[in-house]
Amino acid sequence: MLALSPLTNAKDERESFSISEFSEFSDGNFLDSIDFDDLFGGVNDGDVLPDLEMDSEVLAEFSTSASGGEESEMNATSSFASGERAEDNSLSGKEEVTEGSGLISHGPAEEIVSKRDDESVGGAKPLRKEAQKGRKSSKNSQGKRKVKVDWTAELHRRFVQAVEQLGVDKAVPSRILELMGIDCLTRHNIASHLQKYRSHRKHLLAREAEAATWSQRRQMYGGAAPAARSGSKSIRPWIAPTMGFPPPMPPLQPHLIRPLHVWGHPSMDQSLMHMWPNHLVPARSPLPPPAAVAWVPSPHPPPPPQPPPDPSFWLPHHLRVPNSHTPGTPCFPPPLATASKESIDAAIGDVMSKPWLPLPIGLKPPSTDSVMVELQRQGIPKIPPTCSFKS
DNA sequence: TCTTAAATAT
DNA sequence: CATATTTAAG
Repeated sequence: MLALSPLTNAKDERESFSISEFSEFSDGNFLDSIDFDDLFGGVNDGDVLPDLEMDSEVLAEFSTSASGGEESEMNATSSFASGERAEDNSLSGKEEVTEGSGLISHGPAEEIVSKRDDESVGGAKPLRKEAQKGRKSSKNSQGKRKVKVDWTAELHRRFVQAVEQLGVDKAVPSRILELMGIDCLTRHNIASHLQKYRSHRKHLLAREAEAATWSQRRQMYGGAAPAARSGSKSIRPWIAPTMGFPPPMPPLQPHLIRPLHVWGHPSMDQSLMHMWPNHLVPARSPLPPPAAVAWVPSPHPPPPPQPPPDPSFWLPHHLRVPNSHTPGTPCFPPPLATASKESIDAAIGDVMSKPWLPLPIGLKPPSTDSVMVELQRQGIPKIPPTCSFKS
Protein backbone atom coordinates (compact mmCIF):
# COMPACT_ATOMS: atom_id res chain seq x y z
CA MET A 1 0.00 0.00 0.00
CA LEU A 2 0.87 3.32 0.08
CA ALA A 3 2.70 2.72 2.91
CA LEU A 4 4.91 4.91 4.31
CA SER A 5 7.49 6.51 2.86
CA PRO A 6 10.72 5.14 3.28
CA LEU A 7 12.22 6.43 6.14
CA THR A 8 15.15 8.01 5.24
CA ASN A 9 16.16 8.35 8.52
CA ALA A 10 19.08 6.79 9.69
CA LYS A 11 17.59 4.99 12.39
CA ASP A 12 16.27 1.75 11.84
CA GLU A 13 13.07 1.33 13.33
CA ARG A 14 10.46 3.56 13.36
CA GLU A 15 9.03 4.04 16.45
CA SER A 16 6.12 5.68 16.89
CA PHE A 17 3.05 5.03 18.24
CA SER A 18 -0.17 5.62 19.11
CA ILE A 19 -0.81 6.33 22.24
CA SER A 20 -3.66 6.77 23.80
CA GLU A 21 -4.12 8.62 26.67
CA PHE A 22 -7.43 8.58 27.51
CA SER A 23 -9.80 11.01 27.99
CA GLU A 24 -13.01 10.42 27.41
CA PHE A 25 -14.36 9.93 24.34
CA SER A 26 -17.03 7.88 24.79
CA ASP A 27 -18.51 7.90 21.58
CA GLY A 28 -20.96 5.42 21.96
CA ASN A 29 -20.75 4.62 18.44
CA PHE A 30 -17.46 3.29 18.34
CA LEU A 31 -18.07 1.22 21.16
CA ASP A 32 -21.01 -0.11 19.62
CA SER A 33 -19.49 -0.80 16.45
CA ILE A 34 -16.62 -2.33 17.96
CA ASP A 35 -17.73 -4.82 20.13
CA PHE A 36 -15.67 -4.83 22.99
CA ASP A 37 -18.36 -6.28 24.81
CA ASP A 38 -18.22 -9.13 22.75
CA LEU A 39 -14.71 -9.37 23.19
CA PHE A 40 -15.11 -9.45 26.72
CA GLY A 41 -18.12 -11.33 26.89
CA GLY A 42 -20.65 -8.79 26.91
CA VAL A 43 -19.60 -7.39 29.94
CA ASN A 44 -20.88 -4.12 29.60
CA ASP A 45 -23.63 -3.64 31.72
CA GLY A 46 -25.32 -1.80 29.29
CA ASP A 47 -23.70 1.34 29.55
CA VAL A 48 -20.84 2.41 27.90
CA LEU A 49 -17.92 1.64 29.73
CA PRO A 50 -16.25 4.67 30.53
CA ASP A 51 -13.05 3.29 29.91
CA LEU A 52 -13.32 1.63 26.77
CA GLU A 53 -12.85 4.74 25.14
CA MET A 54 -9.42 4.14 24.63
CA ASP A 55 -9.84 1.39 22.49
CA SER A 56 -12.38 2.97 20.62
CA GLU A 57 -10.25 5.80 20.05
CA VAL A 58 -7.70 3.71 18.81
CA LEU A 59 -9.84 2.00 16.50
CA ALA A 60 -11.22 5.08 15.37
CA GLU A 61 -7.98 6.36 14.65
CA PHE A 62 -6.77 3.74 12.64
CA SER A 63 -9.71 3.71 10.65
CA THR A 64 -8.93 7.01 9.47
CA SER A 65 -5.64 6.19 8.46
CA ALA A 66 -6.63 3.97 5.83
CA SER A 67 -6.38 6.30 3.16
CA GLY A 68 -3.89 8.83 2.67
CA GLY A 69 -0.56 7.60 2.55
CA GLU A 70 1.35 9.75 4.63
CA GLU A 71 -0.67 11.63 6.77
CA SER A 72 -2.84 8.98 7.44
CA GLU A 73 -0.91 7.75 10.04
CA MET A 74 -0.39 10.47 12.11
CA ASN A 75 -3.26 10.69 14.03
CA ALA A 76 -2.79 8.20 16.34
CA THR A 77 -1.99 10.13 19.05
CA SER A 78 -3.88 12.75 18.25
CA SER A 79 -6.54 10.78 19.13
CA PHE A 80 -6.94 12.71 21.75
CA ALA A 81 -4.93 15.03 20.50
CA SER A 82 -7.70 16.74 19.45
CA GLY A 83 -7.55 18.32 22.54
CA GLU A 84 -4.00 18.17 22.93
CA ARG A 85 -1.52 19.38 20.77
CA ALA A 86 -1.00 17.50 17.84
CA GLU A 87 0.98 19.89 16.15
CA ASP A 88 4.13 18.75 17.17
CA ASN A 89 4.63 16.97 14.22
CA SER A 90 6.62 19.22 12.61
CA LEU A 91 7.50 16.95 10.15
CA SER A 92 10.09 18.82 8.90
CA GLY A 93 11.77 17.83 5.98
CA LYS A 94 12.57 14.62 7.23
CA GLU A 95 10.42 11.85 6.80
CA GLU A 96 10.39 10.94 10.13
CA VAL A 97 7.03 10.81 9.96
CA THR A 98 7.48 7.52 10.67
CA GLU A 99 4.44 6.16 10.85
CA GLY A 100 1.84 6.93 12.75
CA SER A 101 2.85 8.42 15.46
CA GLY A 102 1.92 11.56 15.32
CA LEU A 103 3.24 11.92 18.34
CA ILE A 104 6.43 11.62 18.14
CA SER A 105 8.14 14.02 16.50
CA HIS A 106 11.41 14.08 16.03
CA GLY A 107 13.67 16.35 16.51
CA PRO A 108 17.09 15.85 16.64
CA ALA A 109 17.88 12.91 14.96
CA GLU A 110 20.62 11.76 16.85
CA GLU A 111 19.52 11.27 20.15
CA ILE A 112 19.11 7.75 20.43
CA VAL A 113 22.30 6.78 19.51
CA SER A 114 23.98 9.13 21.46
CA LYS A 115 23.03 7.67 24.55
CA ARG A 116 24.60 4.60 24.34
CA ASP A 117 27.70 5.65 22.87
CA ASP A 118 28.64 7.71 25.59
CA GLU A 119 28.55 5.43 28.24
CA SER A 120 28.21 2.11 27.10
CA VAL A 121 31.42 2.10 25.63
CA GLY A 122 33.21 2.72 28.58
CA GLY A 123 32.05 0.68 30.94
CA ALA A 124 30.03 -1.37 32.71
CA LYS A 125 26.70 -0.60 33.61
CA PRO A 126 26.07 2.84 32.96
CA LEU A 127 23.20 4.06 34.65
CA ARG A 128 21.18 5.72 32.28
CA LYS A 129 18.55 7.75 33.46
CA GLU A 130 17.32 11.05 33.14
CA ALA A 131 17.25 12.27 29.77
CA GLN A 132 13.75 12.29 29.34
CA LYS A 133 11.64 14.38 31.08
CA GLY A 134 8.77 15.99 29.94
CA ARG A 135 7.07 13.74 27.84
CA LYS A 136 4.19 12.52 29.27
CA SER A 137 1.50 12.47 27.10
CA SER A 138 1.44 15.65 25.66
CA LYS A 139 4.62 16.66 24.50
CA ASN A 140 7.21 14.51 23.56
CA SER A 141 7.96 16.46 20.87
CA GLN A 142 11.36 16.80 21.49
CA GLY A 143 12.61 14.09 19.90
CA LYS A 144 12.98 11.09 21.48
CA ARG A 145 11.18 9.37 23.86
CA LYS A 146 8.66 7.23 22.65
CA VAL A 147 5.44 7.31 23.94
CA LYS A 148 4.24 4.50 25.76
CA VAL A 149 2.24 2.17 23.79
CA ASP A 150 -1.04 1.46 25.21
CA TRP A 151 -1.74 -2.08 24.83
CA THR A 152 -5.34 -1.91 24.36
CA ALA A 153 -7.45 -4.91 24.27
CA GLU A 154 -7.52 -4.84 20.59
CA LEU A 155 -3.89 -4.52 20.28
CA HIS A 156 -3.22 -7.20 22.70
CA ARG A 157 -5.67 -9.38 21.03
CA ARG A 158 -3.88 -9.06 17.84
CA PHE A 159 -0.72 -9.67 19.51
CA VAL A 160 -1.95 -12.85 20.99
CA GLN A 161 -3.36 -13.86 17.76
CA ALA A 162 -0.10 -13.41 16.09
CA VAL A 163 1.71 -15.26 18.73
CA GLU A 164 -0.56 -18.14 18.50
CA GLN A 165 -0.48 -18.17 14.88
CA LEU A 166 3.20 -18.46 14.96
CA GLY A 167 3.19 -20.83 17.73
CA VAL A 168 4.02 -19.75 21.10
CA ASP A 169 7.45 -20.99 20.86
CA LYS A 170 8.21 -19.64 17.59
CA ALA A 171 6.88 -16.32 18.04
CA VAL A 172 9.53 -13.82 17.86
CA PRO A 173 9.18 -10.17 17.78
CA SER A 174 9.83 -9.64 14.20
CA ARG A 175 7.36 -12.18 13.10
CA ILE A 176 4.81 -11.01 15.46
CA LEU A 177 5.22 -7.60 14.28
CA GLU A 178 4.71 -8.75 10.82
CA LEU A 179 1.63 -10.61 11.56
CA MET A 180 0.13 -7.96 13.53
CA GLY A 181 0.50 -5.63 10.76
CA ILE A 182 0.55 -2.75 12.97
CA ASP A 183 3.42 -0.92 11.92
CA CYS A 184 3.47 1.60 14.46
CA LEU A 185 4.84 -0.80 16.80
CA THR A 186 8.43 -1.50 16.91
CA ARG A 187 10.09 -4.68 17.54
CA HIS A 188 11.03 -3.43 20.82
CA ASN A 189 7.55 -2.79 21.72
CA ILE A 190 6.68 -6.23 20.76
CA ALA A 191 9.61 -7.70 22.43
CA SER A 192 8.78 -5.99 25.54
CA HIS A 193 5.24 -7.05 25.43
CA LEU A 194 6.24 -10.49 24.53
CA GLN A 195 8.54 -10.63 27.38
CA LYS A 196 5.81 -9.89 29.70
CA TYR A 197 3.42 -12.07 27.96
CA ARG A 198 5.65 -15.00 28.33
CA SER A 199 6.43 -14.33 31.79
CA HIS A 200 2.87 -13.98 32.63
CA ARG A 201 1.93 -17.00 30.78
CA LYS A 202 4.47 -18.93 32.56
CA HIS A 203 3.03 -18.01 35.80
CA LEU A 204 -0.39 -18.71 34.78
CA LEU A 205 0.43 -22.04 33.45
CA ALA A 206 2.20 -22.86 36.56
CA ARG A 207 -0.77 -21.95 38.52
CA GLU A 208 -2.99 -23.89 36.35
CA ALA A 209 -0.83 -26.84 36.71
CA GLU A 210 -1.02 -26.44 40.34
CA ALA A 211 -4.67 -26.19 40.29
CA ALA A 212 -4.93 -29.16 38.11
CA THR A 213 -2.84 -31.12 40.40
CA TRP A 214 -5.03 -30.17 43.11
CA SER A 215 -8.14 -31.18 41.59
CA GLN A 216 -6.51 -34.27 40.48
CA ARG A 217 -5.65 -35.04 43.96
CA ARG A 218 -9.06 -34.42 44.98
CA GLN A 219 -10.22 -36.95 42.64
CA MET A 220 -7.78 -39.52 43.65
CA TYR A 221 -8.30 -39.21 47.22
CA GLY A 222 -11.86 -39.71 47.06
CA GLY A 223 -12.97 -36.75 45.41
CA ALA A 224 -15.80 -37.22 47.53
CA ALA A 225 -15.66 -34.97 50.27
CA PRO A 226 -17.18 -35.63 53.51
CA ALA A 227 -20.47 -34.87 52.26
CA ALA A 228 -20.33 -37.55 49.78
CA ARG A 229 -20.30 -40.26 52.18
CA SER A 230 -22.30 -38.56 54.61
CA GLY A 231 -25.17 -38.69 52.63
CA SER A 232 -26.52 -37.71 49.51
CA LYS A 233 -26.02 -39.71 46.56
CA SER A 234 -22.53 -40.30 46.00
CA ILE A 235 -21.10 -37.94 43.81
CA ARG A 236 -18.63 -39.08 41.52
CA PRO A 237 -15.31 -37.68 41.74
CA TRP A 238 -16.67 -34.50 40.77
CA ILE A 239 -17.24 -34.01 37.32
CA ALA A 240 -15.45 -31.09 36.39
CA PRO A 241 -17.81 -28.56 35.31
CA THR A 242 -16.18 -28.19 32.12
CA MET A 243 -17.87 -26.70 29.32
CA GLY A 244 -18.04 -27.70 25.88
CA PHE A 245 -17.44 -24.46 24.43
CA PRO A 246 -14.99 -21.86 24.87
CA PRO A 247 -14.91 -20.65 28.31
CA PRO A 248 -17.55 -18.20 28.89
CA MET A 249 -16.49 -14.80 28.78
CA PRO A 250 -15.35 -14.09 32.12
CA PRO A 251 -17.04 -11.61 34.10
CA LEU A 252 -14.65 -9.01 33.40
CA GLN A 253 -15.49 -5.89 34.85
CA PRO A 254 -15.50 -3.12 32.57
CA HIS A 255 -13.56 -0.92 34.66
CA LEU A 256 -11.00 -3.48 35.14
CA ILE A 257 -10.18 -3.94 31.64
CA ARG A 258 -9.89 -0.54 30.63
CA PRO A 259 -6.75 0.63 29.47
CA LEU A 260 -6.24 -2.90 29.64
CA HIS A 261 -3.81 -4.12 31.91
CA VAL A 262 -3.27 -6.90 29.82
CA TRP A 263 -1.79 -8.93 32.41
CA GLY A 264 -3.81 -7.79 35.20
CA HIS A 265 -5.82 -10.79 35.41
CA PRO A 266 -9.03 -9.94 36.82
CA SER A 267 -9.99 -13.37 36.34
CA MET A 268 -8.82 -13.95 32.99
CA ASP A 269 -8.89 -12.16 29.87
CA GLN A 270 -8.83 -12.89 26.34
CA SER A 271 -5.29 -13.51 26.26
CA LEU A 272 -5.91 -16.28 28.54
CA MET A 273 -8.70 -17.54 26.68
CA HIS A 274 -6.70 -17.82 23.69
CA MET A 275 -4.25 -19.75 25.56
CA TRP A 276 -6.53 -22.20 26.99
CA PRO A 277 -7.17 -24.53 24.35
CA ASN A 278 -3.66 -25.07 23.53
CA HIS A 279 -1.85 -25.27 26.66
CA LEU A 280 -4.23 -26.26 29.19
CA VAL A 281 -5.49 -29.06 27.31
CA PRO A 282 -2.77 -31.33 26.39
CA ALA A 283 -5.06 -33.27 24.33
CA ARG A 284 -3.47 -36.43 25.16
CA SER A 285 -3.17 -35.76 28.66
CA PRO A 286 -3.66 -38.61 30.93
CA LEU A 287 -4.74 -36.33 33.51
CA PRO A 288 -8.13 -35.17 33.90
CA PRO A 289 -8.80 -31.95 32.40
CA PRO A 290 -7.35 -29.19 34.23
CA ALA A 291 -9.57 -28.28 36.87
CA ALA A 292 -12.55 -26.49 36.22
CA VAL A 293 -11.62 -24.15 38.78
CA ALA A 294 -11.01 -21.27 36.74
CA TRP A 295 -14.41 -20.71 35.66
CA VAL A 296 -16.47 -22.23 38.23
CA PRO A 297 -17.46 -19.05 39.69
CA SER A 298 -18.63 -17.77 36.51
CA PRO A 299 -21.77 -15.95 37.03
CA HIS A 300 -23.45 -16.88 33.96
CA PRO A 301 -23.78 -20.31 32.72
CA PRO A 302 -23.95 -19.47 29.21
CA PRO A 303 -24.35 -22.54 27.34
CA PRO A 304 -24.98 -20.83 24.23
CA PRO A 305 -21.92 -18.98 23.74
CA GLN A 306 -23.04 -15.71 22.87
CA PRO A 307 -23.34 -15.17 19.35
CA PRO A 308 -19.99 -14.33 18.41
CA PRO A 309 -20.45 -10.84 17.68
CA ASP A 310 -16.98 -10.53 16.99
CA PRO A 311 -16.24 -13.34 14.81
CA SER A 312 -12.68 -13.19 15.24
CA PHE A 313 -12.84 -13.66 18.82
CA TRP A 314 -13.05 -17.31 18.73
CA LEU A 315 -11.59 -17.42 15.49
CA PRO A 316 -8.83 -19.71 15.27
CA HIS A 317 -5.80 -18.09 14.55
CA HIS A 318 -5.55 -19.13 11.07
CA LEU A 319 -8.51 -17.29 10.04
CA ARG A 320 -7.26 -14.20 11.25
CA VAL A 321 -8.22 -11.35 9.46
CA PRO A 322 -6.65 -10.53 6.40
CA ASN A 323 -4.16 -8.38 7.57
CA SER A 324 -2.68 -7.68 4.49
CA HIS A 325 -1.04 -4.81 5.82
CA THR A 326 2.32 -4.47 4.96
CA PRO A 327 4.28 -2.57 7.16
CA GLY A 328 3.43 0.78 6.52
CA THR A 329 -0.10 1.26 6.92
CA PRO A 330 -2.44 2.24 9.42
CA CYS A 331 -1.32 2.44 12.75
CA PHE A 332 -4.02 0.75 14.38
CA PRO A 333 -5.43 -2.53 14.22
CA PRO A 334 -7.32 -2.77 11.18
CA PRO A 335 -10.73 -3.84 11.64
CA LEU A 336 -10.63 -7.35 12.22
CA ALA A 337 -13.12 -9.04 10.85
CA THR A 338 -14.37 -9.22 7.71
CA ALA A 339 -14.56 -12.76 7.23
CA SER A 340 -17.33 -14.32 5.40
CA LYS A 341 -20.02 -15.93 7.23
CA GLU A 342 -18.97 -19.22 6.09
CA SER A 343 -15.49 -18.84 7.08
CA ILE A 344 -16.67 -17.79 10.38
CA ASP A 345 -18.88 -20.71 10.78
CA ALA A 346 -16.17 -22.91 9.70
CA ALA A 347 -13.90 -21.31 12.08
CA ILE A 348 -16.22 -21.71 14.88
CA GLY A 349 -16.83 -25.22 14.05
CA ASP A 350 -13.22 -25.67 13.93
CA VAL A 351 -12.69 -24.19 17.24
CA MET A 352 -15.37 -26.17 18.72
CA SER A 353 -14.02 -29.35 17.50
CA LYS A 354 -10.60 -28.67 18.63
CA PRO A 355 -9.00 -28.96 21.85
CA TRP A 356 -11.15 -26.83 23.88
CA LEU A 357 -12.01 -28.59 26.95
CA PRO A 358 -13.22 -32.00 26.55
CA LEU A 359 -16.68 -32.18 27.63
CA PRO A 360 -18.56 -35.28 27.82
CA ILE A 361 -21.20 -35.06 25.40
CA GLY A 362 -24.48 -34.55 26.79
CA LEU A 363 -23.17 -33.00 29.82
CA LYS A 364 -24.37 -29.61 30.00
CA PRO A 365 -22.63 -26.99 31.84
CA PRO A 366 -23.89 -26.87 35.29
CA SER A 367 -25.44 -23.81 36.51
CA THR A 368 -23.48 -21.68 38.70
CA ASP A 369 -25.56 -22.54 41.59
CA SER A 370 -25.28 -26.17 41.17
CA VAL A 371 -21.63 -25.84 40.85
CA MET A 372 -21.41 -23.94 43.98
CA VAL A 373 -23.46 -26.38 45.77
CA GLU A 374 -21.38 -29.15 44.56
CA LEU A 375 -18.29 -27.47 45.60
CA GLN A 376 -19.58 -26.81 48.94
CA ARG A 377 -20.65 -30.29 49.30
CA GLN A 378 -17.30 -31.50 48.59
CA GLY A 379 -15.77 -29.15 50.89
CA ILE A 380 -13.96 -27.41 48.22
CA PRO A 381 -13.10 -23.93 48.89
CA LYS A 382 -14.91 -21.49 46.92
CA ILE A 383 -12.53 -19.68 44.87
CA PRO A 384 -9.78 -21.64 43.51
CA PRO A 385 -6.39 -20.28 43.63
CA THR A 386 -6.46 -19.51 40.10
CA CYS A 387 -8.74 -16.76 40.60
CA SER A 388 -7.33 -15.40 43.63
CA PHE A 389 -5.26 -12.78 42.24
CA LYS A 390 -6.00 -9.44 43.35
CA SER A 391 -3.96 -6.96 44.75
C1' DT B 1 18.17 -11.20 16.04
C1' DC B 2 16.28 -12.86 20.18
C1' DT B 3 16.11 -13.26 25.11
C1' DT B 4 16.73 -11.75 29.83
C1' DA B 5 17.19 -9.02 33.42
C1' DA B 6 17.38 -4.94 35.56
C1' DA B 7 16.95 0.08 35.64
C1' DT B 8 13.98 3.59 34.92
C1' DA B 9 9.89 6.24 33.71
C1' DT B 10 5.09 7.17 34.12
C1' DC C 1 2.28 -0.07 42.59
C1' DA C 2 1.98 -1.81 37.94
C1' DT C 3 3.07 -1.51 33.45
C1' DA C 4 6.00 0.00 29.69
C1' DT C 5 10.35 1.27 27.82
C1' DT C 6 15.16 1.23 27.54
C1' DT C 7 19.60 -0.84 28.01
C1' DA C 8 23.04 -4.02 28.48
C1' DA C 9 24.56 -8.30 27.86
C1' DG C 10 24.43 -13.35 26.70
